[in-house]
Amino acid sequence: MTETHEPALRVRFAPSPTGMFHVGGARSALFNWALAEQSGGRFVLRIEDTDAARNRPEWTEGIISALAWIGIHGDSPYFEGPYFQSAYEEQHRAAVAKLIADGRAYHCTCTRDDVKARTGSEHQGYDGFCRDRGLSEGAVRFRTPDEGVTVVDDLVRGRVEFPNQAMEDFVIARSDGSPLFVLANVVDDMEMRITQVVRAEEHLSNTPKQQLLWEALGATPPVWAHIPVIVNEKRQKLSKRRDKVALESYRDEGYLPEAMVNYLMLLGWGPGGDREIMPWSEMVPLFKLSDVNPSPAFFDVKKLRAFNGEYIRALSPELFIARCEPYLDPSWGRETFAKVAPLAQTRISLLSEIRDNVDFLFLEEPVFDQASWDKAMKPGAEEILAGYLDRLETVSFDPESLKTALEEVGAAHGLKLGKAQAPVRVAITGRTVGLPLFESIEVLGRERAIDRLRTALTKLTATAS
RNA sequence: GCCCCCAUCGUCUAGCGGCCUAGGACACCGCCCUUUCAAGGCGGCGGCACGGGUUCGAAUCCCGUUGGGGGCACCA
Repeated sequence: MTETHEPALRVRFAPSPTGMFHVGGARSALFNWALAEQSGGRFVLRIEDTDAARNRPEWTEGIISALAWIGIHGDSPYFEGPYFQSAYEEQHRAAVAKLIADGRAYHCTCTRDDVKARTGSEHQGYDGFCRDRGLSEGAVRFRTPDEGVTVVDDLVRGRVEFPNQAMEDFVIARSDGSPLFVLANVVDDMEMRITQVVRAEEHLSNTPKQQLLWEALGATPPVWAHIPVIVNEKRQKLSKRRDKVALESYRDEGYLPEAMVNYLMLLGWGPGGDREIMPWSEMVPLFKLSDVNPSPAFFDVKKLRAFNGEYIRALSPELFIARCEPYLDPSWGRETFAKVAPLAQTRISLLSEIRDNVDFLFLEEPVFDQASWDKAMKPGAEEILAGYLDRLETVSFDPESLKTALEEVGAAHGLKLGKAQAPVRVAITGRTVGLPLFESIEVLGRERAIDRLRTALTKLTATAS
């Protein structure tokens, strides 16, 4: 993979630490990561921390740990960084100075209102008023071409043309001299020798400006690729405000990183053929930017969850138990848990759901769900409970015998097992659905099982009278 | 208002001019299995936005319409 004389591929992921790490960012990072890994290139992490007002150090931590969670971390030979944009301010300022010196940029003292007053329109861009005034203070604007088009070659979208006429002389540095994103981003990418910029479509409109900047700075622009945005059910770009986008929250709920990675890769891309569940290692060599679907993709939590269920079921029993650990109460007996874990494994699609499945084994009293109680404790339930309670004293304590005993009790009252088990289940577990009943009773133990039936019976007679 | 992007089942996608009577997955609905619920098996519902071209032939190419979306800061 290194026989060519092409410079090694260098991609980057450049989040700004202004909040929880976004699933959209995770998808972008993954696409970049796949590219670096498949080509033996580098994935450069750059934290764009130049907006002091909105940045917080813990967000940077969050980004790094979230990336590590989905498999992107500094231990890999493909990883480089993190770099911090704030450390490059000198280069940014130098670039601005060079552009001014070369006549490609100029100072401007116009305010928003000045421009509006002159053009008489809200929507008109900057009119170039200061272009040739030779000012030496104020914001710095980049001189854009007045005619022609700027062509952006995009790996996902093909050739995209932007009429230069619609591009105003945009600001690259504030009046106080501090550089703006559009400039800093370009300078950093040049500095870090980035060869391909793969980012979300929302940046496409900025691209002609950046490309002009690359050229004005005497460098060859990178290969661009703008991947589709991820949208909510209303088909709007996922937003931190209204949508649940924090990768951390998914992690905490018990999504496996493998499932998340798999699902995220399928947003805007597919390995082709009829397979969707596919490990990262198999996806990497298959990934191609030219195969990326250019239209926005809906973040479907239901499908994510289904994937998570698949990955949970694929876990070995030992691994499953290990993954459940964070969701178990420290006081719960791990030996007991290990006995029922395999029974729970096919029943949950989120690791956090493990609690409700097994808590009855560890609590003094099961958590009674009122709806379940009402549903199961109908007329006749009392007889079943009493009858089974009786048998529990002497029955051999294994699932088969426990089952036979209940079948017999049920038969005596004209009920099939399916019906007869309901009140017993609620008495034992507090809920109408759950793990296989007789295995549960076995693990619970004779004494506690008897106890629970008695309690339920008491409760039942109390409410009945 | 201006610029740009996008358009295959509800959703994510396969398809890259004939293999398409459009395939898979999630969701939904049946049936089977069954101690509940899952899991699993089988089956069903459901789509090329519309209109023009190009072509012997179009989901695939071109144009337009409509409909979505993104961007237009001395934010990143």
